[in-house]
Amino acid sequence: MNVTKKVGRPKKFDRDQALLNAVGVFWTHGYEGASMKLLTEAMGINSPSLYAEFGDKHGLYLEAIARYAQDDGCAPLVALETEPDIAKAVRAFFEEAIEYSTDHESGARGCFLASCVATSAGHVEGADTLLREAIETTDVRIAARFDLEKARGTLPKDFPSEARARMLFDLRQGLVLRARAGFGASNLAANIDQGVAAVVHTDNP
Amino acid sequence: MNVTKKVGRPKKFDRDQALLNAVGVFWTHGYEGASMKLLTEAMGINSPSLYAEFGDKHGLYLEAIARYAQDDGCAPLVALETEPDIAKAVRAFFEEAIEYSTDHESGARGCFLASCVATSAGHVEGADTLLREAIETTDVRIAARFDLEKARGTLPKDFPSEARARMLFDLRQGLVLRARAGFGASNLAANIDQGVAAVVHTDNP
DNA sequence: GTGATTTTGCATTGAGCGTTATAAAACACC
DNA sequence: GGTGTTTTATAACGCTCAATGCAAAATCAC
Repeated sequence: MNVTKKVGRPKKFDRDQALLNAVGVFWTHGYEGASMKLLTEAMGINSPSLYAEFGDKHGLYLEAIARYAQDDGCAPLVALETEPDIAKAVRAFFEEAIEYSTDHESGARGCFLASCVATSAGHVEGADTLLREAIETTDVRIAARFDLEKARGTLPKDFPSEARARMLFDLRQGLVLRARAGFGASNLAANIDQGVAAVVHTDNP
Repeated sequence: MNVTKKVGRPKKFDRDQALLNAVGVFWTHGYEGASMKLLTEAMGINSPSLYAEFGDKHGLYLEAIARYAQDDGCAPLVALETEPDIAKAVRAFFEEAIEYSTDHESGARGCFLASCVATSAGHVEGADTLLREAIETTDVRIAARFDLEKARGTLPKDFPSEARARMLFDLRQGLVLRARAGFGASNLAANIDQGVAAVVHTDNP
């Protein structure tokens, strides 16, 4: 409502930027490994401000996941949806995934959501649901791209969109895992050709 | 050398079993999340015994990774190497991966090594190397199976063993991530058919 | 200006962390 | 049965953790 109307001492930090910085810390250190010291230093705010703004560490974590899922993790998805040619689009998806998992601005490697799943799924309340939704949303968005091509006629009518969407997603997980383990972009690039072929191939030659 | 000759008070615990129990704790809670309390309780030993046996938490962690990589993570690999028919072998690999990532005896979900990569790669000294080696070893073992089939003539001579090995590994990562996020075995099974086809298909029909 | 309101910076809280000192306990050997 | 050796169990160590109390600082309404 009244976003400009504010009384009292003004905040010294940008909420969204602070949240993005928190993503970086959780990404590299995991949930338990991300101490308040690391978080407040990276976010550029003091702990009382953090608590006033996000409730507690747990609340900050859930917001960080939601914030990341909102757009950052979607760079490969955007590439997939933007490139007109479907094979090139899938290739762009892989390339983008490699790019951001080996050279993210925050310095973190791999995929934030994948790291969250490993560090918090099962024992950080509320995280599971958020992460499952993010996975399902990704599957759906990829499948939608394939469905679009089927409507255009560039993919056969019996093309298994959902199954191939899952395959594309799963292949990406392998890439981001390798990236997180320290394999470089040039190493990961060796996986692309076969991946593209597997995802978009049609059985009738 | 003298394994039976022992002087002094006998140990109350089985080293290997304690190590396996430690794997379970690290698996579910990550490196930082696995407290000494959780570890000692799960392992059934007191902290001084733990320190005498494994050095410290860090040393225990590295041993846990090595112990797991040694055989446990290889259940799918064994299935792949055992089944004679290559397509069935790849299918068995997937099925085994789903089985142990959704219903492991320790109660943990997903893949321990994948979780380790996410929770410790980059800031737990020595873990990166161990994990990269485990990944490369897996790639090599899978590729060896394909090479064997090429020698047998059941796969064409130009079959890209290394690339398909990486593909199989990567697809598995997607499965174990989904498992960790809470998707059930029946859900994951939907990924198998396309996965098998993608990994063993040959372009000449 | 003055008062009300909100955020900041600093210091601190009790709890839990990883780690270790200490001494009793349980064996083999002579 | 006493001695030497090793592991056990208990308790404690210093430290860092997540989370707060409090007063000064910075804005707005009037």
